Amino acid sequence: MATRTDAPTRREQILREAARLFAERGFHGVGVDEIGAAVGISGPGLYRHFAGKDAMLAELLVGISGQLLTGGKRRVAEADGGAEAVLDSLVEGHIDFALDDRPLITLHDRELDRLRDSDRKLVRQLQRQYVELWVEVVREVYPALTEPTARSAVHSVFGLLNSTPHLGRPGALPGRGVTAALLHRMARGAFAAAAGDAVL
Amino acid sequence: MATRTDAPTRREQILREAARLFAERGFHGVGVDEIGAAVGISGPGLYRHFAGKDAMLAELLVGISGQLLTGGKRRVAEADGGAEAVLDSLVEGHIDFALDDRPLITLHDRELDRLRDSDRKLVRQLQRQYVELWVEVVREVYPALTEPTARSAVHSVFGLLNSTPHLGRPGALPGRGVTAALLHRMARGAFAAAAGDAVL
DNA sequence: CGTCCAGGTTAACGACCGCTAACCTCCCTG
DNA sequence: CAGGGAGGTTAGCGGTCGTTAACCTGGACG
Repeated sequence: MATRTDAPTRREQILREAARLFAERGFHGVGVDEIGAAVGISGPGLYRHFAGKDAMLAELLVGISGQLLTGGKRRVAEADGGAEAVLDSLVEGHIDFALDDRPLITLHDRELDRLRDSDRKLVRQLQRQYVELWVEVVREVYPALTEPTARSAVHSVFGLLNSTPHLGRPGALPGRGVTAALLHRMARGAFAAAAGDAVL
Repeated sequence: MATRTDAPTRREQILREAARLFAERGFHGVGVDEIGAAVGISGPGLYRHFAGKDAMLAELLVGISGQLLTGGKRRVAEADGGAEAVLDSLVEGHIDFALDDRPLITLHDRELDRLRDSDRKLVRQLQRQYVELWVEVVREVYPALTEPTARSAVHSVFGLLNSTPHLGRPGALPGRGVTAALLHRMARGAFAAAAGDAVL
């Protein structure tokens, strides 16, 4: 595995800070000067790295959707142990993402409409593929679920897992592992209940 | 029950449209002219009804939080049949809200930071009380849950229930009743799983 | 050693937007 | 029927913000 150990490039640095600021105050709520200040350069200096403010948001959202989809596909391909294990792996991957990249999770479903048409279509397509990936696996585990119901259930579980930004600052949590385990249990419980399994 | 049958006042009309627009494009993304146009008057005419754009957002968010809390308290007081029934009533009430006022649900956790300090504190306090209401009931139903865990679980279930805006346009759903029932099952399943009950 | 480019800087322009000012016009009421 | 307030209108001010222009600078390299 080619884990990157390099120092982050300036571009990456900018993207990280932009994501944080966008998540905190909304796309229209932060100015380019603030983003620049966050990385130690000032305002227009950003234009040496990005075509404009929109381009930063686009790269962030496309990146997120792409990463989620790629990671999901990888887990589906690699997991061994049947559909149950695949679903657990998907849940685990999504939770890792939701816990480690909370600003991105926030942006992901909040600022999509600020994109140019072409970018928005691309992101939507990636998101849709990711959802379909889950729907297939979920229906394999719970054959009782119709496709529309499974899709609704998947969206709802995403809502559950993406609630991490509301769980208080990272320090206030009972500990990352504990939180991850809780979210995992709840997600599986929600799916099981969606399929009508007894929950008591 | 004093159901209101009056025609909506202009103020209410403005608030409804403002909520829809804020949810669609974000607080900073819509101008006062657009809000005016949505109710058939133009731009500055709004200032006969509100002190400013901020005041509209404040009234919306305070209103939402207040309604949720009031409705929750009422359900806790009125429900008969023990803690299980109370929890079911809370879930039902929240789902009604999430399905009927989707723009407000969106605003509720998206634009809080755009408020003046005093308003934000008020909204946060109302939200906290609402959460605590749920936490108490949940811990009554599932005594195995510690308080922090119960609180995390409640936030996560809110995320699940508030996912309704992502479920596609109101027409594309399998039908309101079916969707409500699905969300209800999933919420209860998630709580049960949080408490460690067997989900299979 | 000269030169060139990557990556900064500050100044400033143009557009937009929230809000106020000034004015108009019904309609209700004494 | 006079008058006044509720609820509109348009014009325009002032500030903010994204973006561009013009300029500077240090280091890589032929």
